[in-house]
Amino acid sequence: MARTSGSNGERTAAHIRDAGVRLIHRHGFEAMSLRQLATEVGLQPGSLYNHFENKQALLFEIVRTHMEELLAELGAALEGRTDPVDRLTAFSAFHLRYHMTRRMLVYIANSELRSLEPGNREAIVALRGRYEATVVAILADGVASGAFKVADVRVAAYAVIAMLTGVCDWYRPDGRLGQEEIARLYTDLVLKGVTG
Amino acid sequence: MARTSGSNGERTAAHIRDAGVRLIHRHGFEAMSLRQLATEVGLQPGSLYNHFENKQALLFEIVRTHMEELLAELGAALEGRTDPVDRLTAFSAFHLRYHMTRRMLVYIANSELRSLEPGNREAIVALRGRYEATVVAILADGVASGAFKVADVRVAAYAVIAMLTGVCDWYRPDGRLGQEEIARLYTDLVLKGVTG
DNA sequence: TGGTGAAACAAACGGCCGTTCGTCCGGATA
DNA sequence: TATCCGGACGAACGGCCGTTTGTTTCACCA
Repeated sequence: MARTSGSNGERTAAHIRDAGVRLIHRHGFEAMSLRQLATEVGLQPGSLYNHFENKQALLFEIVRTHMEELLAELGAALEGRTDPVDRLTAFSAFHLRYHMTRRMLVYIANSELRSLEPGNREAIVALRGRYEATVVAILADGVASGAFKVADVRVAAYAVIAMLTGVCDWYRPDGRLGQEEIARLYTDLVLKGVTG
Repeated sequence: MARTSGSNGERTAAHIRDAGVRLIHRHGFEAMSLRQLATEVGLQPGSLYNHFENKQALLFEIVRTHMEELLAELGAALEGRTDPVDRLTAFSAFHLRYHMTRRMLVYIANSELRSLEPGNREAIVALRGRYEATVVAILADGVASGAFKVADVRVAAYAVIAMLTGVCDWYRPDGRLGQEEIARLYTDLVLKGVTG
């Protein structure tokens, strides 16, 4: 046999990324084998190389795409808002929604920095720095305007991000609380924590 | 050659655990090889089996010991305190101190639940449940006494724990802020967030 | 309708994996 | 001083690893 009837490069590449996310989340990147991945997608191991250069490039592509979408959607969520309280509320709602719907991706991006080659890791860390800087800026604006009162803006930003990201650890789509209710609860905690 | 001069079971076992923590943190449990571990400790691969039953038992032993020490030290930190604000402050200070000094262990315990066999995983999840329940109880007491005001005690507990645990992601012993200062900053955020 | 290139296959490369086993040394006990 | 056994060695087991290669097929466009 050779090329399968009905095969399609775009679609296969998407299947590979999706299955890759599942397997990396389950086993860790280094422990995920390309043979598992190929089986999951329904290919021979060698055929994967029609869709990426090597295993490292697959990880980088997954994490980079995630970070760029995260940043783009954050920009959209904040667009047109200028009041710090409004912006922080919008950030909180966006961050929670994104993290509740893409838990595996978020987990990988946070835990597999260690498996990226130095150059790739630096690129991702830079993107993450832009995300964090946005939150720092919101808090700094609020402090300047008197809306917020925090002793250390950077620590507060890390604290807020970590608190919200923690939703990934326990949220289940069929759980006790819905996404909107969770967003309300967390956002209340955030605002109370940073309001003077 | 055979038994090395000056060898000592207790000491070797401790070296194995320490090196194991480093390697699991660096590569993930499944991706850590016992050959790497043996090299790190200065043994042949087969000799490791004088100190654990198998790879899985090594992971379980590391995580279980960590969780039991965490619970024991939490108990000590809260001992004799009854006021909810006092207890939450003590919890925050303890949690931060513990997590700043044992970052790799904490990371492993949080990320390698996936690599534990079902029975072992359940045992660890139960220990973690006791830790979380302690925080829930502190918050519930505070709500009952009027000291705290949170809409959902469980969500608030998860939020507080995640926020504080996040210190592992950025704290460096030689960084801008010392442990006491960080503890003060985080504890302020926590108390402001849950105080009515 | 013929040609071209994307996308698949099968097989193989050297190398590492967790674990078991038979052996032997050397420090503590009797 | 004799003996026991904890703790090490080294070799081996079957099996999986990431990647490369040569070949083949099918979808699409001129």
